[in-house]
Amino acid sequence: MRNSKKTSKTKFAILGMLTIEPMSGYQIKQTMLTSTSYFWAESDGQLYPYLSKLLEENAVTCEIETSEGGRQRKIYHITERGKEVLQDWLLEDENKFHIRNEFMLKLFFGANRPVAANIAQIEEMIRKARRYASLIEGISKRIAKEEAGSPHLPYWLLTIEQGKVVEEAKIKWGEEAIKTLKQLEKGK
Amino acid sequence: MRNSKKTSKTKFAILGMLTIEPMSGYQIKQTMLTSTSYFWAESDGQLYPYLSKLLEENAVTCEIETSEGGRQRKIYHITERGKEVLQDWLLEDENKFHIRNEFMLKLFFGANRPVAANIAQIEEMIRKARRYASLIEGISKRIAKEEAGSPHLPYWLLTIEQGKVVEEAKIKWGEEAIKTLKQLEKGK
DNA sequence: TCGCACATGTAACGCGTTACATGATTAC
DNA sequence: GTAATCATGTAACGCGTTACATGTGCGA
Repeated sequence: MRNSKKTSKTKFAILGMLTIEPMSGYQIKQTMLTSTSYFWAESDGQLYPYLSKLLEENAVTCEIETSEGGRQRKIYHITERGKEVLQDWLLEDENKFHIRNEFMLKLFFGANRPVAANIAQIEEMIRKARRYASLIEGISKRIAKEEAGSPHLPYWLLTIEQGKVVEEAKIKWGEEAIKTLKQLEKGK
Repeated sequence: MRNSKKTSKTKFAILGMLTIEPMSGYQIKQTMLTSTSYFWAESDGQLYPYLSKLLEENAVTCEIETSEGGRQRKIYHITERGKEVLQDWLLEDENKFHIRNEFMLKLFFGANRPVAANIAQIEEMIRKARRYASLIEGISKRIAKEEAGSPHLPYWLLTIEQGKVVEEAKIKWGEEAIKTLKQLEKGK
């Protein structure tokens, strides 16, 4: 029996977002972009089809909202059934973690390229880490204000802190690595 | 024109491994398991078909080796053409990084589960990080001995160091996070 | 003789990205 | 008027995991 165990996490990501408040697909996207993008993102091609699936499964309900301008959007609400589905996943101990870090793989094969290329890519990695760190900083400030008193707040602060310390560790490592490689370059 | 830009990194991972020394598919698997598994792994279902593809593309050559016992295995060697393909990738600046961390996503939605469940999953994350850290420690000791003088060594040490500092940062964060959550639990 | 490690593959199938597609409103 | 943002989808297609499949050699 071919019993594929790999299941999409997109459903749970959507359902979780809807526990914050009822949202449209577009709002979910924006929330992810401004809140979870340093550890989770969804593409349009996943988001909208899975919203439809969740609707079929009665895990969400849909309400069409018309703004003053006349623009329409579909606001999704999580149902009791949806909350159960989310719970089941949240209580599962298994957290599969993708371990494909292209930057690290290239560095592992670094002997096959010039030292300068290795340094350049570490510098690029540092730049990215700094961008993430400042994104995280921004999120931190925003939610500390906006979400005071929210039951989500302590957990959001924890994810923010994790992002921060991990990015900082990468930056610190990167700076040391560059020094090491510059020594190596000189030594030749 | 539907021009899918997503390309598999499996080829490059294989070619890179073959710059260390000629290896069989099984050996590549073992090497990954004992050297890169904290940032890169390949499944059988990817490895063997891609070895065949690389052979067709003349990026590798294949030599059948027969041991004393009579057991056979296919030893693959990287060709000049293969080295070029690898180089092209190594010199590319783009490093796509998968940002889907299920543990973090669950924690972000932590308000939807008991505090104890959040603590338990952080503890599990710490256990995993410790396992990785000790795997990395083992790799570190092994290669410091075995690979002295190898041009790969400085780069391998750098990847090891990165793994170490990132795992340590996660552990430290996790321990603090548990303290915070225990306070939260008491406060209720 | 029995199980484990060695060794190499294939098939199914869902996942997830990218590009395609369309249209409305708002701000400059 | 025109660009950006809001807003919602679909289609193609390759990727990658899991399970299936098979066989050898060695040590306990």
